[in-house]
Amino acid sequence: MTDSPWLDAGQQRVWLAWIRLQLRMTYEINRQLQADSALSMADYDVLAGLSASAAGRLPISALANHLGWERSRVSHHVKRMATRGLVAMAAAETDRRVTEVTLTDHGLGVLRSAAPGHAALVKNLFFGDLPGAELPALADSLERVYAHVLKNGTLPPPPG
Amino acid sequence: MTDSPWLDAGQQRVWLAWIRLQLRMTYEINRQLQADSALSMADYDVLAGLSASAAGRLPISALANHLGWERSRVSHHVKRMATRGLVAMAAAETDRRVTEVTLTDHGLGVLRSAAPGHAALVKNLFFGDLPGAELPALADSLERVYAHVLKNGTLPPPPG
DNA sequence: GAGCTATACATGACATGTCACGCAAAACGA
DNA sequence: TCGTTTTGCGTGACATGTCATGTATAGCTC
Repeated sequence: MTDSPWLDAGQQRVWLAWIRLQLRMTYEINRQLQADSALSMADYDVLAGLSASAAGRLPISALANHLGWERSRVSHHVKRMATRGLVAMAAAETDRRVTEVTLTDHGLGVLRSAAPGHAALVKNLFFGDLPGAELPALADSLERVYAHVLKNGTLPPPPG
Repeated sequence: MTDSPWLDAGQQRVWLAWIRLQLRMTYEINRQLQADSALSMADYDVLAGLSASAAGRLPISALANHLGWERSRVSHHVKRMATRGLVAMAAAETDRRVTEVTLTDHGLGVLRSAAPGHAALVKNLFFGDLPGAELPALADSLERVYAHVLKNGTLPPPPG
């Protein structure tokens, strides 16, 4: 039995591919969003997160949890987005400690105009050469790993 | 070519799992490296990149290309690492424009002490619940996507 | 209801990443 | 050989992310 911390050959192959792909995809997505919609990936994630919520409005903590960010990061970032008119911030009625972040009409408009290009990039760049037959197995593996990370990681799990 | 830019159901499932997993893994790795070795993931990548090269020494451009970073980012980052004694910088003999980054003994020592913990985290967190039988298919898919991204992306491909 | 603790954020200092620009060495062309 | 272009980096200004800490509100205990 090997208590060795090192990865075996099969794991190394997966890990190397994972790291490389992750780096490239992040770069390409950021680049495209910036060029086409003047949004960073972080901006997009916030807008998408808010639009996915019932009222287009979420407390900072809920948003942080949903995105897997630290709260102070959300706080800073959302504040900057507010100066650009993409979101608005207001104290909640029921609990005065809570700051609710709201998607503005402008923010929603920007998101709607950015979404098709973003989706197209993902579809072409990530899925462009991936046979549909491989999708279920890939999703299974990724979901399995994700579940394990949630269970054993240090960050609190998201709502779902 | 499909007309709609939107992802189909199978693609959406993969993409959601991908995004979530990527966020969590980045967070956990950064956290562990910081706590155990006072290194950021970026620091670790630079050290690992240098140690993988023949002489533990690379020009900034080569390092940038290898890591998939922009050159100025490497320039800034390496400069900071130099003040911590992890690497050293010097003009190349043959081409005076080129700055070569060298792994110092201290840097190598830090890398060697950090590597087992890092590998263990990856092994436990990412591969802990992933059956060995799924590895080849997963690697195949990731490598396939990676190759397609390299071919169709905007960033120049790495040496290999 | 008077403290005590916990929660939800905001903030400032600082580390890091990006972008536009500039410089100097090398390569090239007339 | 002299001027032009290309290449490889460094730099400053600024955007972004993290950490430690501060503040106000809510909940809890007696």
